Amino acid sequence: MDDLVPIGRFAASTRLSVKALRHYHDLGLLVPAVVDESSGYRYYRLGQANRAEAIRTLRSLDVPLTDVAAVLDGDEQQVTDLLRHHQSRLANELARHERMLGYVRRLVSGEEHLMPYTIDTAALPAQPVASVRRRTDLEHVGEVIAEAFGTLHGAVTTASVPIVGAPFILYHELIDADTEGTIQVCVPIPAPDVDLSDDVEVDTLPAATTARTIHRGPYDEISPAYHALYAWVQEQGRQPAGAPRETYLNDPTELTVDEQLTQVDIPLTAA
Amino acid sequence: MDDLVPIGRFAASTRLSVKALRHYHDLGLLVPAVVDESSGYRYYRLGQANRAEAIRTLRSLDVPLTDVAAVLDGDEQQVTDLLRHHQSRLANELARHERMLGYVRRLVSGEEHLMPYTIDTAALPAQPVASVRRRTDLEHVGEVIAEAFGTLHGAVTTASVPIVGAPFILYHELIDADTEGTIQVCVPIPAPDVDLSDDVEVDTLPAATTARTIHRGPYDEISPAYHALYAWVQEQGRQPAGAPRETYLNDPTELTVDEQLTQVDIPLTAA
DNA sequence: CTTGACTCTCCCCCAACCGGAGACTGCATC
DNA sequence: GATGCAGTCTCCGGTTGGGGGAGAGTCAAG
Repeated sequence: MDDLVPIGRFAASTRLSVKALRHYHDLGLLVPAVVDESSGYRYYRLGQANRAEAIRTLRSLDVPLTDVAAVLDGDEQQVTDLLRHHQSRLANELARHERMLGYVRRLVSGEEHLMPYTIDTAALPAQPVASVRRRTDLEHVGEVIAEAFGTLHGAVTTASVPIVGAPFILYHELIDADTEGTIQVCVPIPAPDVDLSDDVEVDTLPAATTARTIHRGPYDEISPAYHALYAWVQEQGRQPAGAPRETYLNDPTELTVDEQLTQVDIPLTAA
Repeated sequence: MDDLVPIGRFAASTRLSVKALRHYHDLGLLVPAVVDESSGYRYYRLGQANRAEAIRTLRSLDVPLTDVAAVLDGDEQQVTDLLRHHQSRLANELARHERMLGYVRRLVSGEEHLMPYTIDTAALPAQPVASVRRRTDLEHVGEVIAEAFGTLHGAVTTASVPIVGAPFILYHELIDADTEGTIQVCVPIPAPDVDLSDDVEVDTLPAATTARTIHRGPYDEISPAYHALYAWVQEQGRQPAGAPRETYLNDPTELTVDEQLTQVDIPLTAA
């Protein structure tokens, strides 16, 4: 039963590098069956090859070593969870990747000059709205918006209040990958004299002058619109005053992403 | 035109971290429009946000910074190439990932015990074969085998030589992700008295005793079979003698991967 | 003028190893 | 039994793309 092999042979048979095996030994992830006291030579048993194989496979899928350890020494449930989680992560990345590629290509090829943002000022009248507030981060913003629109739509139709304009969202804080922010999903209504559910606010947004542009294309690619707006505001020597507003001019579920129109308004202080 | 913002504001508007911006400055990838001589403060122009945006997007797709630089400063052609290459890389990884997941699950859940490899010795008679040799690495082994089988099949049918057994492959060297090795693709023929094209060898493999097992399932998961075989050989106190042989007992194109049968033989020295 | 927020540089740290230096070991051969 | 050489050891440093934090300097508002 002394089927012991030195590290080089073991490395060859498992297709791991000698360096990697030593690393796994240091981490306690794959400990040689025997370590010669005097020489320090590592000797592995052939039966350890399966564990090594599992490590190699998981690593080839970019599973971090700490997760590898958890999978190898954890219970079934943990294994399934980790693998499922990892799978969905990779699938999401691929999807995101595909969405982004066209964007990147246009960005770098300077094609955004073909779609220069035309920026105007707009005078928004005071507007009664029904709205709900939500906190979310970038990852869940889509779901949250969908849910909020649902809630809002339900509340106003239940109360027989007509919707008198395109819905929009106020972004009270910057929403980032891992920083939550507050958004306020709004629909215009005729007058602020209705009572809706607790979750739904009714108030009147004050009149404002805004800098406005319209972004055509997938929502993921909206950043340049904001940059253009802020640059313009700066150039004009004016100041942003309040939360930017995005108005969805058409229904994203009915169109290809290339045709989506998003109007962005940034309120300004008086000139 | 002095739309200069300090690093923190620029970071917020581009959703990059201050650390990352400083890093990109160090690398020359995104140099601030103005650096105050005395204080060292970095000031960015709002117009630089688009470049920053492009960097952030590419990085979110795991494009290395060197490639990012090439994309941003390279020509159209280079951009397209890089992006296409990157896309195919990610797509490949996802495909590989999906193939591997089930394997990993079985490996770690110990289910390989449900499929213990039954190992026997086999006495192979001397066998005339027609064969072609190819060098390849792991990445291209599938294509290479397909091509080799095609060549071989064409040669023997042209020469009206019957194929009298299942085709097999001798693995003369270990094939790894980046180390090429020689494989010899063989079909059994009745007698070594035929002349085929230059590319095709005809000879007689000597009789041999082998350790044999059969692997059922996707070819990607064959490693444990080898480990089991080598462990068995070791246990029996015998020695491998020559290139392992894989025989494909059924046609992979006609079956689901779960039903594929691969017979593995390792030649042994005389007992 | 003070205070607090911002920014600077510098240094160390992370994963998951790879490469190489210099020393030692194991095994085969002469 | 000496020699050669391939294999192995430890240790150090580097990689990529930053993050964390120290300690010092700077900016702008009240």
